[in-house]
Amino acid sequence: MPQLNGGGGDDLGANDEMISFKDEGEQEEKISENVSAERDLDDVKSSLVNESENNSSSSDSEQAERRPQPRPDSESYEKTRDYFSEALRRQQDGFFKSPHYPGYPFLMIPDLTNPYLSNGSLSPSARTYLQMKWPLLDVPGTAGLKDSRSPTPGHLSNKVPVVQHAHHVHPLTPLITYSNERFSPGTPPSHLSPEILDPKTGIPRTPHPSELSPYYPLSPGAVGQIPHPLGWLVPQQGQHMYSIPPGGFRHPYPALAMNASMSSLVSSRFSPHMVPHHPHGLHQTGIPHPAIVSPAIKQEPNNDGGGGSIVHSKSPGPAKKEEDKRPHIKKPLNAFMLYMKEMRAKVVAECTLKESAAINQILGRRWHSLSREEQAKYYELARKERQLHSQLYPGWSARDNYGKRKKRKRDNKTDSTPEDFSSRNKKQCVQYLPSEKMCDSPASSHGSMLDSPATPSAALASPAAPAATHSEQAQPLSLTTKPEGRSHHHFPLPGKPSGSSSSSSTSSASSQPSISLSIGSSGSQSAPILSRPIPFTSLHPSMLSPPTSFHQAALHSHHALFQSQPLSLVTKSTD
DNA sequence: AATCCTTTGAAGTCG
DNA sequence: CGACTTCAAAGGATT
Repeated sequence: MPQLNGGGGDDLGANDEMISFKDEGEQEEKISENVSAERDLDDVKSSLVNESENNSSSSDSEQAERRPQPRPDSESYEKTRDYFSEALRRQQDGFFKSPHYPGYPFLMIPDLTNPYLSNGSLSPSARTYLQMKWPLLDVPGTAGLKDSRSPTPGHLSNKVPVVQHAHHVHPLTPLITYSNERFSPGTPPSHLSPEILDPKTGIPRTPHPSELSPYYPLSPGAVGQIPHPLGWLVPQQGQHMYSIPPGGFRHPYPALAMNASMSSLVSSRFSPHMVPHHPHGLHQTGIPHPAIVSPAIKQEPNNDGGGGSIVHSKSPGPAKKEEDKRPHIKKPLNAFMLYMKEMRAKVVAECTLKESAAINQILGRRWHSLSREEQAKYYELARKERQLHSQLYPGWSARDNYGKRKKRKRDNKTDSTPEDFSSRNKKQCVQYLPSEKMCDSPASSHGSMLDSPATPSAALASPAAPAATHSEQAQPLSLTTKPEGRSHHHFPLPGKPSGSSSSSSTSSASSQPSISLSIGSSGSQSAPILSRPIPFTSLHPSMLSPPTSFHQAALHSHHALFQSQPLSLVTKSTD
């Protein structure tokens, strides 16, 4: 893979906050839409504002963020506590009990402590270590490094109290997308050491780092110890993207293998040599993937899990019944999801908002404000996840999960008649967030898109822009292109490995609903509109604080942009 | 207890 | 091929 660059970090220089070029309309859209709502909210906010008096956020948003609020709001505090407690719990449960990482002695480092410096950066030694450890990690490596320094995500963690669990949970952990929670273990690996039990299931899990590629990092325990390249990405929630399979891994380091071949593999779903087919449906490697969730979608419970329950849907197997039992293999997370995971804690801490819907709105905006490089990282990461996922579950298809959730989702148009629709909820008008004023501050507020044009260069320039570079990929970076409202700009790192060119990328973009400028049209779905207003109480004062100089500048640009692009209301209207 | 809500992106389905 | 639908995470709010 392209190394992102090795730069140590600087590439990132661009933080989202700094460079945002992205999309245009995010703010605007919301703003325009929100305006009215905002006012109301403002009132609320103002009142709320009092809550936090302290935040004088200093200068940069970063700093502001960084500064952990001396005293976190009670809420955040609680949250933090939760995280910690959770981490603790896990530890106690044995997550970390014994590292059996045969191959990875370092994993055992008790303190993992700390590869990450207090500020979140990776210690040099750690870095080295990492590299040695995970040679495979490509991008990430860099990313990891960089992140450590980069103002962005990585530190965020530090900033937010919530985030830091240094020893409890490694930040990387989160990378593992498939949360263990839902993961239902198949059969407990007899060969594994019993010591580790899944907190929830009580089933023994193995911490073996094994297969998980960087993206699917190691077991929780392991994770904790090893800095993931994407460490910065990691949310601290303690979730793992792909948790470790309860079952053991037979292959010690499949992951590595994967990685090695990854580039090539990518194209080819899997190399035969890699995995022996498992009759049971276990992952070929025999490893239950974290993505695997117990049959009951949300309930994961089966402890017993039935051994072997893990079956690929496609597996010719036995009967459909099995389907029921079949573990639910989750979809790999996409770039945005990864981003959300990483950033959610931060946003929560900043805003104190608790509602995910609101937070997600913010995150969505921030996402748009990310620089291409940054987004590229996530796309890349997501791409890898998909690859890994496909390798792990060759037969799996997204279709397998269809219908498992009962969601009716927005029907808007589809079936629901207008009436329904209205009934449902979308009361329009109220948004969760007034505007970026609050939380999403940094990036979004400003600049998002501002520079998009400029950025390109940046991308090129910055090492980080791996994608770009290597990209042949086509990174469509052309943000500029981003037409209409949403930036689709996906420069998608094409999921398709094979075609690195990613032609697909483009296509994908297309898939997105194009934005319709249409104004409000959308009632139906304009995303921004939420049915339930969220009180801003949660806003953190800091968010409200005025932009720093830097920000101002950004604003400036934003301004310009604004003019040029007059509100594009970008609603994702589906229609 | 289950579902909604919200976000983006990927992948599936359907015409 | 395009439009549309599902699901992925998350967690408070709602039913």
